[in-house]
Amino acid sequence: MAVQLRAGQALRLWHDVSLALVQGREPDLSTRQASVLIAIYLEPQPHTVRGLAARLGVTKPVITRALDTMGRQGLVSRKRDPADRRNVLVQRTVNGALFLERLGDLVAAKAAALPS
Amino acid sequence: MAVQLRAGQALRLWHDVSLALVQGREPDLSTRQASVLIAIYLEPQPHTVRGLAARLGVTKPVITRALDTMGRQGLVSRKRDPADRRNVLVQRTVNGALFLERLGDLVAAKAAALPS
DNA sequence: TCTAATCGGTTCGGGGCCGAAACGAAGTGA
DNA sequence: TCACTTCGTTTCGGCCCCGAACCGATTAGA
Repeated sequence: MAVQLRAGQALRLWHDVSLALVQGREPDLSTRQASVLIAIYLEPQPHTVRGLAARLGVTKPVITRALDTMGRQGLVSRKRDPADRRNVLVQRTVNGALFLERLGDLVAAKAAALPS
Repeated sequence: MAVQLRAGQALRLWHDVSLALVQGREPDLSTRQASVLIAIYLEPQPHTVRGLAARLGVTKPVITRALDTMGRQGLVSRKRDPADRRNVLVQRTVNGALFLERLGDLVAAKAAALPS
């Protein structure tokens, strides 16, 4: 069954979650970083820089920089593909999985708390 | 009735909307800007810089800069308070209302399209 | 072998955002 | 009148991000 959400509720939801992210202590991800990170965890492996760039419709440096920043935060890691050493395999981390678990819970909680 | 949304669906929803925003032609707002903008349109008027800063738990320059950027994009406007000329009243615009209407519709549409 | 294609990363100039602190303008109170 | 407070804005040094172009490493193909 599809999730029912009126436009006004949807806007309120987006606001509540954004606000919670801003007020949280962790540095908030940009919209691009969020879409990259979630794609890595929701889509089937393996992920390459080029594949992610194509999938998100952005340029390569965007992915490289996002991986740099999120790698520094321990949310993802990189590994050379042993089969084709030109490729870089983007890998999930425990920290990243926990982070996204919290994000999913946050969105779900804010949705549950919406007024009808 | 509360909106039912499992954590996995919630994450997928956040991803789908973020991705749509990134791929859209309009420059995507930062998380902070989004929370400022939506607050202006969802909370009752009038809005001042200080009030918004306190409400979002951020410093004043954050609001000033967000208003600069979003003002340039025609999403909000500023006006001196004639009663107390120290205050700046943050005002809504037609463009801003349309933008948020599209955002609300987008979130609602992505929610409706979620797999069960 | 040796050129050409493909990979991720880096460089470049330009711009935005960050918080702390200082700023000028405007109102307040004695 | 003259401090003092309260506004929003600006400055500062630092950091991140942008796309286009270029880079070295690696692989594929003739």
